[in-house]
Amino acid sequence: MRIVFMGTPEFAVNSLQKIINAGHDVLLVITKEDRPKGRGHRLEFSPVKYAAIENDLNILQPKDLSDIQFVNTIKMLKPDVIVVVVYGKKLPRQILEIPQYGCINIHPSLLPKYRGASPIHHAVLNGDKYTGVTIMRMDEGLDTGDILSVTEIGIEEKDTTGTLHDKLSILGAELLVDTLTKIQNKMITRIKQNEEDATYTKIIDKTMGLINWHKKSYELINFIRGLSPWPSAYTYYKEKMMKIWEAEKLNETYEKNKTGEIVGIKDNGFIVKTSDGSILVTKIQMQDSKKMTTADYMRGNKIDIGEVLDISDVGGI
RNA sequence: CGCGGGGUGGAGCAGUCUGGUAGCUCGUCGGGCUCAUAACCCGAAGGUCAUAGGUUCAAAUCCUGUCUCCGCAA
Repeated sequence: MRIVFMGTPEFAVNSLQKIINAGHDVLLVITKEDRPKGRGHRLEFSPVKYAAIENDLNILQPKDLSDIQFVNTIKMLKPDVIVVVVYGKKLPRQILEIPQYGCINIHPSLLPKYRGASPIHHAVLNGDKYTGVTIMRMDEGLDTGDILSVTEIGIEEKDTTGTLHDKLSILGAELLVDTLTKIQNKMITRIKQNEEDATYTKIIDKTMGLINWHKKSYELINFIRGLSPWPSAYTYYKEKMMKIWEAEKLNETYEKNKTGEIVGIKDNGFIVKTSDGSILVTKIQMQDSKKMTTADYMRGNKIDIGEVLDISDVGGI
């Protein structure tokens, strides 16, 4: 089929690659504008742009999707379908109406659950046991289009948003190719979303990563894995930022200590009191340093029992 | 040129300000103790101190360039 692909981050790269490998004709790749990022504010291409360059595809990075010239460009390409995978901008009606099979979108959740910006994060933050990817026919709403196909996947205890993201990226790409074939053979049925079951997720930002130790152990564990690898859960140890990458729930309770206090040390980490028990922190990253197991960290640095983490949190107690 | 912190035996760090041939906590290997052990004791191997150049009698340490890793910010 004749396809226009729209996508920006790493998540979308698998989909683009699979479409190409499946033999579809990718007429054009649309990705967001290059922006200064990283240290030194160097101009950086999006992952999708790199993939497009590697495959020698045409690239367009429009600022305004409603721009008449851009819309006409797309019209002239006569795409059968436009595939949108985490592009980053809302598509105007003029674009939605161009392809004969419409615009289809991969959304990494089981719609109508977790519509919006951070479906993967929220599946992990909420400690869900399973999630999936949904492919829908886009309409003008936010993730409200008719469902074309769905795949489920279990969430393992060890999964983080990062690992789940990677799995869903691959799963989504496979489902996409499969769905495109069905569209081509007109074997697709459109299913309306049940509005009553819809939930929305907001965009995650860095400030949300500050750990509130007055939560329950399992909530903290989900918080830590849900924000890994971005934006990451962090606290403060002796006024220095400490990111916490991995932790596990313990059964011990410490009645006499403060919540957020380091109450003990084991070979593979240190123990922090929570509102209903304690957790063992096994992988951390100190400000200005790299990620390492707590055991490694403790070989060259001291962790003092009795220190209370997160000085800035006054609530609770 | 957005701000800042690093690169020292396999891992994590100290030593750099106040130049004088490298140290700590582990790991590895060998031996000992023990019913036994991730515990304890003894011993050993392993480092061009990221890299290039400069200053000096002498540079991990001072100066300059380069590469590279990381936190913030965006």
